[in-house]
Amino acid sequence: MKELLGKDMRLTSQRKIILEELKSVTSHPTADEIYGMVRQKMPRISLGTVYRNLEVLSSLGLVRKLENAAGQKRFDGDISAHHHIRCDVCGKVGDIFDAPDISGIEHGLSTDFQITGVSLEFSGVCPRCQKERTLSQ
Amino acid sequence: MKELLGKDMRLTSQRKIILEELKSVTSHPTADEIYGMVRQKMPRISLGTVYRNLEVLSSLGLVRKLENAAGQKRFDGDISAHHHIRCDVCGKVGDIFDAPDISGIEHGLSTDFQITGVSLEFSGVCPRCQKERTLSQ
DNA sequence: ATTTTAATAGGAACAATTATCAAATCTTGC
DNA sequence: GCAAGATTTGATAATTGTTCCTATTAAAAT
Repeated sequence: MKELLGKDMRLTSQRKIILEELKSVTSHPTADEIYGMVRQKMPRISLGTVYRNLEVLSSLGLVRKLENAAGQKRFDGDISAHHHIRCDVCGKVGDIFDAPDISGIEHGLSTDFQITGVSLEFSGVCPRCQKERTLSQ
Repeated sequence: MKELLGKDMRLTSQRKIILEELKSVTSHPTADEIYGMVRQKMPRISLGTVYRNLEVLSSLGLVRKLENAAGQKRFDGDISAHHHIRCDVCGKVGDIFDAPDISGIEHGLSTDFQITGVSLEFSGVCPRCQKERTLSQ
């Protein structure tokens, strides 16, 4: 685990416990829930530390931040069937009209949820952010 | 448009303009951006009205609220490849491990984004909420 | 035209997240 | 071991996005 932390980066006890606690459950907890779990073992940890470290751990790829991680609500006046692509950098959303049909994909999956829908969620870099990226290199 | 509004529901000028403005763009704006657009034509409208009506319009199916609409950030300690399903009612997230492989689906799509990833996003009703739903009927 | 009732403006309240900063805790070279 | 330098922490303030509240306004029904 230590080896995965880049240099200029320390494996603190807080970091370690946050990672352990998150790995110990399958519940996809929120930052606040993780705070609650971690506090059982380290009562004086602060919520800010939890937020800070979840960000660090997910940018190192040690944990996964769920795709629809927060941000603002967005709305679409086009109610026809189509998919969306979200810019990793700025959050801008574009349309994808020509993806293969995936309807029916939800049949026979093993889950105790009652499935009501599926959508494809693409992620990428929008034209503007591509341009800015090349400029800064 | 009028006919689409259920009874006990009024077609106010605010509602009409919000819908028109949202239909006039393809930018998937946030509530705040819509507020900015609408204010050009109706300067005294309030942000609360915009939020309220976006909710109404999307529950009537006249506009679409993007799948990953807000809520809290959630984290997953399992970084292996798998998909997620979100409960429409309570927001709880479950895992889907056995969905068909969709890798490669992103090739050849017409978009000006540089695609970096795809994921399937399932929605449904979790076991607990299924139970509560039957009880209240 | 009058009554009824849903919807509005405006602002306060709220919840989730991020930023700030002094104090505490490592690292690392001596 | 010890001081210098860097990183992280806890505590708290600030910010952001959204919802709630209440007197007022305006659709729709009579």
